Amino acid sequence: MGRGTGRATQADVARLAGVSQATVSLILNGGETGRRRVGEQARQRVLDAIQMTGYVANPAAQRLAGGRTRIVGVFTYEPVFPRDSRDFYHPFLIGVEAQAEALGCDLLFFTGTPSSQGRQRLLGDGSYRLGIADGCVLLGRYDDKRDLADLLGRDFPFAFIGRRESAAGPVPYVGADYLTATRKVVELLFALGHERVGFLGDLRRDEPSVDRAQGYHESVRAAGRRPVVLDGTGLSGGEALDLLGDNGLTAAVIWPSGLAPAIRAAALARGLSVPGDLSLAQLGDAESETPDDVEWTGFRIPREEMGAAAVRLLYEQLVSATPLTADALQRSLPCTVLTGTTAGPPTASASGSSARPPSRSAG
Amino acid sequence: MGRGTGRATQADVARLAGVSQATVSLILNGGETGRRRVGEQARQRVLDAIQMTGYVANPAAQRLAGGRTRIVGVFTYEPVFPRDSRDFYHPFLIGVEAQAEALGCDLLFFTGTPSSQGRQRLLGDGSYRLGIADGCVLLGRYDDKRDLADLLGRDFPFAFIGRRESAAGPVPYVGADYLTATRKVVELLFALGHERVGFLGDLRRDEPSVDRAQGYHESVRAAGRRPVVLDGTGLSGGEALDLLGDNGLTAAVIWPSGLAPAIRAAALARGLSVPGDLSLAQLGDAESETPDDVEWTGFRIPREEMGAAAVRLLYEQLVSATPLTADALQRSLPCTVLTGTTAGPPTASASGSSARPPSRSAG
DNA sequence: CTGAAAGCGCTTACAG
DNA sequence: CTGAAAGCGCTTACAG
Repeated sequence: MGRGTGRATQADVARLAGVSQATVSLILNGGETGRRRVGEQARQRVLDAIQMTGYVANPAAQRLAGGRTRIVGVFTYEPVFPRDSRDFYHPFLIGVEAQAEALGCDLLFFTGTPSSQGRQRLLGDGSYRLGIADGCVLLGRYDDKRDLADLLGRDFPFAFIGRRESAAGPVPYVGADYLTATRKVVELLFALGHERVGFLGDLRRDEPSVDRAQGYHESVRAAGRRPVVLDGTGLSGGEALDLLGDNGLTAAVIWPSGLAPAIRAAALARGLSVPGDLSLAQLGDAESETPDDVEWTGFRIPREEMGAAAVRLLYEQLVSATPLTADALQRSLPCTVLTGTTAGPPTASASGSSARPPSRSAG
Repeated sequence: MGRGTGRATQADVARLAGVSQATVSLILNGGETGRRRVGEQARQRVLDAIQMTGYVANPAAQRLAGGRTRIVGVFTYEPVFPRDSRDFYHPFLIGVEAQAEALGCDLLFFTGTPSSQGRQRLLGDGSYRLGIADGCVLLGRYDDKRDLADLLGRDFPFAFIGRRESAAGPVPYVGADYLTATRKVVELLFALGHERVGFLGDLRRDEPSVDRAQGYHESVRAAGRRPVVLDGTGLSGGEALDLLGDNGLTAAVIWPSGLAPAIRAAALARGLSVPGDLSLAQLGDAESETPDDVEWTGFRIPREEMGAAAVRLLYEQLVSATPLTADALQRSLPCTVLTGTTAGPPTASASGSSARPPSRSAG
């Protein structure tokens, strides 16, 4: 196999149709020009020959010659089809697939890239296979700053799903406006009458965390209150609940969202009511359809729309005659605030120590 | 775009190192030969030059010169990433992805193919795009006999997930041995002491249905009993339950599996017990992790393994010097029998009319 | 042992 | 309006 697989080439088609190979190419992708330049007769003969031979363009050759392949690359740092049911990528990929189909593009997943330590490295040891695609959509919670700089250094269009920053220049991305969404959710809690609204979560430096923290601070400041930021890293639901109680909080926004159900469960287990005694909000809907059938207060991340928009951003870069401005390269989609049922007005009884009933000894 | 991107080429490296371009290529991928053939001095100079220029091989050129693309095509008749949660393809694709990664192959999904009536047509006018890959794995409940014949007619390696038959010749596939699995499940029910075991389901002519029906008949015959085959097409759980009762059945195998939970629910609603009054078995585990938390008697379809085996079958065709025999092209994987909790020995009270208590008037 | 050359299958200027 | 030719960046026979 390999060499001369018997696949028909433009030359084969040309021979059969009695035209030159270049003419076949022209008919296939000359567009308006091709239509004018080639006679209808020859055109028909070529089309017939294509049918007969089952000719399919070789994308490697197309690419090498400077053409487009109509293949959109998709790079994920973890398997696209995870074995466990928690499927982080799926909602984004629904949008990616739909938009690709709308543009008549196929989707190439770079599963073959050698992975190191269970994670794929995008570039690296020269075996980069990206180039066969017209461009690439990237997604994943993890990202390598070196990859980012490498990518920017090359002349290869790409688009991240999720905001990314790099010192090497403006990274093309479609993000979600977590900052505004967080502001609105915190404002909602203040509007319900809470005196203090806490921020409990992982205090990380990645973009999604930073955006939420900033949104929180802005809204607290705007409300003329003092921020209460609590580090929830590694805490169990019960421990997190204690922390909220210790700080006399009647309301808190939780990040990442996965911690929120555990806190709620711990609260219920202690005979507290949510939102009666404690209002909770998630800063973003969890990936899976909430298995706890609770309508969480918080906001919805427009994952499907982000996937579709990333493919569009990629294609705009391809089509644009001039490089896109930083402004055009970086897009944020709005999140939808979810009123939900886990936040409500504070009750009289819900004061500082309410979250920690006296019957329970300090841990 | 694309043209003269300023990326360093082997020619650039060669110039800098004072060797020929071919020598650069040799050093890069000549392996053992290259090591012997090129002097250590030149070798070092080339390596340095690669460092300096940041040279990375152009994959399109590599492929064009080399032949194989190491791209495995994947064709599904419906979206790969469905919007609703019932995800038929996912379990198969876990295996496909894992095997592709193991072989160092990327995965190309043909989303760009024009669809008609919501369903993708494999070939037809858009047949173009298949050839991009080295071969193609196909999956989907639906299949078009014309596509099958077309595919067999071309010199393009492929492999179906799920048994397929065509008058045009042996179709390469990796199926599951539904026949044997069905036999075993029916035998299990007989072994539990049931006098009669019914087959209730869609009586279709597609391969998965035919295999199960045949397995049922074989095991009934082997047990020296009479078959009771009931058409359950379009029935509600209650109606299906009536049908079983009318035929005096204490045990039945259900196909497709989706009907089984409805029958069980109807039985429970009428105060019957499963398996006390009625033993039920599914002929294949449902796609989704059973949302009804019941451990069904029946068998498990090795979906993941099927996906992986299909990719392997594809590559064996590519690698093999001679065409594979029909025997090698068509593979069946065994299913695992699940004892489950929905089948048990018949009770004395469980006789003909038990499934239909007298309190209920005929429908 | 080494370098020069052919060729992979395309696209797109470029001559007739 | 059309065809012949150059060239994309590689790999791998093939001559010296």
